[in-house]
Amino acid sequence: MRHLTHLKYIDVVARSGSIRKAAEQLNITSTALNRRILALEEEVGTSLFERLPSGVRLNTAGELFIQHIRLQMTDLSRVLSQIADLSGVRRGHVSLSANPELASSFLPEQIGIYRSQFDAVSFSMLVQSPADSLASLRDFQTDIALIFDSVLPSDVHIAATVEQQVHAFMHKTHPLADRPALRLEDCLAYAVMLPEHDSGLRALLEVGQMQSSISLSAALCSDNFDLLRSYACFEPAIGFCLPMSMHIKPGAGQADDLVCIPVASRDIPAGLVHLLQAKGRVLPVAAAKFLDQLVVTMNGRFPEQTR
Amino acid sequence: MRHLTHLKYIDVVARSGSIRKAAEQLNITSTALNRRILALEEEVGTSLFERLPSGVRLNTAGELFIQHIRLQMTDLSRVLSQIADLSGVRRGHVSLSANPELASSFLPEQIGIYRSQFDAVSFSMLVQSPADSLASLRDFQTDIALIFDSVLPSDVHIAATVEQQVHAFMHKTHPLADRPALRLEDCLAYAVMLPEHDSGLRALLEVGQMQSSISLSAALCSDNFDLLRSYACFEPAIGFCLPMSMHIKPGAGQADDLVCIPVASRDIPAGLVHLLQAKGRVLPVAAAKFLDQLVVTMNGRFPEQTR
DNA sequence: AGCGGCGATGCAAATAATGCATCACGCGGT
DNA sequence: ACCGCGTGATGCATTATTTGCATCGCCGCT
Repeated sequence: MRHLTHLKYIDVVARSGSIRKAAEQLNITSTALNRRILALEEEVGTSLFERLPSGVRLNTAGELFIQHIRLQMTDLSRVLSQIADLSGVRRGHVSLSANPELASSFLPEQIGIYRSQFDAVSFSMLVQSPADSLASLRDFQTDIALIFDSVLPSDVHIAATVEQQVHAFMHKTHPLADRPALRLEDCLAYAVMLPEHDSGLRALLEVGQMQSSISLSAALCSDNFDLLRSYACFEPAIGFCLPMSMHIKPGAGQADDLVCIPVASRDIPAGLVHLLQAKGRVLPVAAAKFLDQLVVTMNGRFPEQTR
Repeated sequence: MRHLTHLKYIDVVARSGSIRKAAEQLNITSTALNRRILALEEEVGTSLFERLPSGVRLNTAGELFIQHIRLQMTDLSRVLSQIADLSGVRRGHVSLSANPELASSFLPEQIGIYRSQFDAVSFSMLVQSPADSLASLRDFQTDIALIFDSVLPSDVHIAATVEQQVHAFMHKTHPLADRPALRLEDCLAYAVMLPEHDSGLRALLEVGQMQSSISLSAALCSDNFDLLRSYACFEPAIGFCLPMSMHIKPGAGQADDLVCIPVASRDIPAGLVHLLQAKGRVLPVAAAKFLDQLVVTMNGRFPEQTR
């Protein structure tokens, strides 16, 4: 789209914080971009950026305006998607964001199922912290977010929520591997693997250890969930996860060699996984249909935990 | 706004149903306009208009797209309004629509009050039928609508509703002028003035006459409420109105010579006046503030009738 | 059959956007 | 205190793009 392109330019400038950097990124000269900004500011009647020695930054009016631009862009893509849908082809793009804990298994599986039906639909996924996920929803970078255990602001719409009891995972040769359930104390006899402090799962575990005055000291600590999962094959260590991030049909690789055992809920409270979209936003057909699939799957797969 | 202008062109074409007519209206040649449309259709990838021998008409994709355009335009004006509001000046434009019964007194008074405070805000008012009012809200031609006694669709937001008992009005020299209240039968002894059949008030009166098996035959029938009001000075005839369309501080002219007496509610049911805006739409600051004033005034002036 | 209105299109003129070179300014290192 | 380096702004020539005129083909109406 032509006129949308012009607005996109402004968006890139706002994000990169520099006209020259943005120009390079957009494969045009800084002159043209600068002229565009000046012209736009003239039209609006106010400056939209404040000029700093190191570049530019949005002022209040600019913040208001960039929000409008982003809304326009996403609304246009929604409309184009709907129009494409009129002619029968189901095409489009779905942009997701999720916590690291949730990104590895559930969403890939779901994307696969969806794309087996509509292969003209493409996906992109940002793996980021809950706060960043919410920000991405807010400025329309992503259509749908799946986040774990975070305080939710009022400007998001909750499409579904499932309760997830924390599980311990370990290699199938582990002494505890055949237990039907575990207490937190049981795990302490072995090396423990923990996610980083900014993780929602870590927060939940810390609540658990405070309640039971048990101290969890990590033998291995990482912000990468897959690394922890791999390490379980090399030492009889215990890690923690959510059903959603493990309980999938056995696919390829090491997932088969791991077992996943629920930890007593009186030791560690259950966490909530929320499926979110920006409030008041109408999603493109592809995204709406994928969201619908997620809601149905989540409510179907974890029915007793549905709120 | 430059890029908005281009979209505005499309809107005008859609409304006028002809490229040439639209071009004339926009003071450009039909060639340029035609080219714009073709270019846009190319960008979208589908035709947006169907070409008829008599002109053009939106197809389904076009309907989808024009809705997007209108949303964009109104959202932009909202943003510009908010930006102007940042610098302290309260400027902007408020677009209203109302039934003929409601347009003559209440809204002009309220506009006057508002403009005495913020004279940089301009107003426009469409006087039209409830159905047209709703359509105007829907395609973003108006910000706020005040309509009487109509079935409301679900795509509007009700900002306020007041119950309005039907009143009879007559010249102050009329034999019935000093009664505190009237029965419908009382009115029959005199010439009766009625609005046209498509009016909400007329519908209410017809409910009344069915219930009491009284036949109201109009001595004077008009779609112009002011005409009926004027005529009351020339014959001891009785007309019907709502408190909202009469009970204002005596201004200029003939309103002072008229009296307004409630008709028993067992004869004529009360009607509902709804203050509406398009659902899901964020109003420009000026309109939002005016709407707020209307809500407060309506709830304050007709408190016992508020639902 | 003829007329008038409609949208589409080729071609030239007008208009607007772009790129290059350059300026002025503020920051950070020497 | 200085100079180098980055930033955004601006004058001018070049290049794209848009616009307008004249014209075509089409359809409905008289």
